[in-house]
Amino acid sequence: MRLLLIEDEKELADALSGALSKHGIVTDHTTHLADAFELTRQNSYDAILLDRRLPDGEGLTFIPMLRRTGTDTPIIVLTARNEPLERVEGLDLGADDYLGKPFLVDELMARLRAVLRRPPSLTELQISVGRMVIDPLHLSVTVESIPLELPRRELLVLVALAKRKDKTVLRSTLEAAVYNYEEEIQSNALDAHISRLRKRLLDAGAGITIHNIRGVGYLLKEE
Amino acid sequence: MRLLLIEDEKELADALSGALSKHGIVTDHTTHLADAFELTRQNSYDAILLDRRLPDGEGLTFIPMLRRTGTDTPIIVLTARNEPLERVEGLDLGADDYLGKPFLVDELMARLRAVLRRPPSLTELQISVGRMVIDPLHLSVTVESIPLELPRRELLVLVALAKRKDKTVLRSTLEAAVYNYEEEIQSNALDAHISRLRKRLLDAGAGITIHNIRGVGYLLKEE
DNA sequence: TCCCCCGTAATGCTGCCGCAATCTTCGCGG
DNA sequence: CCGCGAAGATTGCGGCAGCATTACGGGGGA
Repeated sequence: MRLLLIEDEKELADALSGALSKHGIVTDHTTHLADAFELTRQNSYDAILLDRRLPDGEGLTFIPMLRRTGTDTPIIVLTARNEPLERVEGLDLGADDYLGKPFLVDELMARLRAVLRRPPSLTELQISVGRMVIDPLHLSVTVESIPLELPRRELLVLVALAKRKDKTVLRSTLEAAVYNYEEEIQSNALDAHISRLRKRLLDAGAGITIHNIRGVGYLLKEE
Repeated sequence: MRLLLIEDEKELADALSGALSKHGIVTDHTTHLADAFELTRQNSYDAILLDRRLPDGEGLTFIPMLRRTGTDTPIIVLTARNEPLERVEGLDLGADDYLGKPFLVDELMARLRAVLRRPPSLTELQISVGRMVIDPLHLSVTVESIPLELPRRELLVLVALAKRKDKTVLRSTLEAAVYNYEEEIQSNALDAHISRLRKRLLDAGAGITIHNIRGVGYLLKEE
C-alpha cells in the first residue's frame, strides 16, 4: 500500500512515515501542495493524508483540485483545527475523514482501514489506465481522446477490470459484473468477451493488457 | 436471541425461521439489502445470516457497509458458492463464518454458538511479511510492489500461512484451506504445493521462509 | 433487410496439479 | 555415535481442466 503524506511539520512527518512502514505501508512525503498535485499525477496512491495549514496555502483547497481530475483516492485530513464546523467544511469538500491532532497512530490505522474498505464512491468520474480513459458513469471510453466504441458486455468487463487494475478479479466477480443473477450462462461466454475485448484494445492501441491467472481470474495491467 | 435473515428464497427463509424458532430464536426476515441496512439501524441483532445472491446485489457488499457503521454483529454468510477462493473472499471482508448450501440446521446452530462466543474478529486489510504484501481480498501478491502471480492452490496455502505468521498451522488446517470437502487427496499433494511455492517465493526474493514442524504442520517466518 | 452483438460450441494449447518414485532430514533408542 | 524408520522434500510425468480463439447463427435494433 502506498500513501501520500502532505505535511509541513518535519518531525511529525518522519515519525508517521516510520510508524506506517511497520504496517507495510510505503509513504511518499511532500510539504507543498504544488508538489503534491504533481505526485498524484505520476503515481497512484491508495490514500492521501492532508494537513490543513501548509506553506503554500490551505490544504482543503487541494481536495477539489484533485477531485476535478477524476481521482477518488480517499483523503484523510489531519489538522489541529478540530471544531465540528470545520469538520463539516472538510467533509463537504470531498474529504473522506477528518483526524484532529494529536492522534494515535492506531487510530489513524483504523480510519485508514475504514476508508479503504468503503465501497467505491459514486463520485468516481473516470478511470485512467494506459492510454485510455474510462468513464463508468457515462459508459464511454477514449484512447488518447479518441472515442472507442465497445459493445455493452465488453465494456462491463473492461470497467470491472479497470476499477481494480493490477489486482486479480475473480472470474465469479466478473460474471457478476456482466450478468445479473437471473441470466445464466452455460458456456464460455465470458472468455469470448475477454478475447474479443483484447483484440479491440490491441487494435485501438489502448496500452493495456489483460492477463489470466489460471484458476483464479483475470488481471488488467498497463503495458 | 434475535437474528436478521437476509435471504431471497422464500422457501428456505420460511423453513429456517421455523426451525430456529424451535430453538427459541426470533428471526427477522428480509429479501433486500436496502431493507436489511435499515433494519440494522433500528434494531440490535445478535447475529446476521446473509445470502450472497440477492435481488439488489451481491450480499458481501453489505458487510463493509455494516462494519463502517461500527457494528461488530457477527455475520454468517450463507451461499451456494463454497469454493475455497470464495471463502477467503467472504471472510476477509469481515464475515465471521461461511456456510455452504445446503446445510443442516444443526450445523448452523453449532456455528452460531461458535461465533457468538468468539471475541469480535479483527480482519486485516492486507498482510505484510518479509518483502511481500498479500491482499487476500483481491487475491493479489506483490514483492516490492511487483505483482507475483501464483497458481490457485499455492496462493491459498500462502494466504493461510501468512495469516498466522510465526505460528504453526496444522496440516489439516492447510488442507481445509485448499480443498473443499468434496475433494479428496490421497497423496502428498499438499507437500508438493509447499515445495513449489517455496521455489517461487525464493525466485521472487520474497524474504520469507516456510518451515516444517515435523508431525504437526508448517510455519511461515520472515528471513 | 442489414448489421452486429453475443451465446454456443469445436478445436487446439498450456500448464496446474495429483501421483508416485527417490532422495533427504529428523528424532529416537541403543 | 550410529542405525533405522518415519516424515518431509523434490521432481518428472501425464491427465485433463481451464483458457484462447474463431466460426456460426439466432435475434434484436436501426
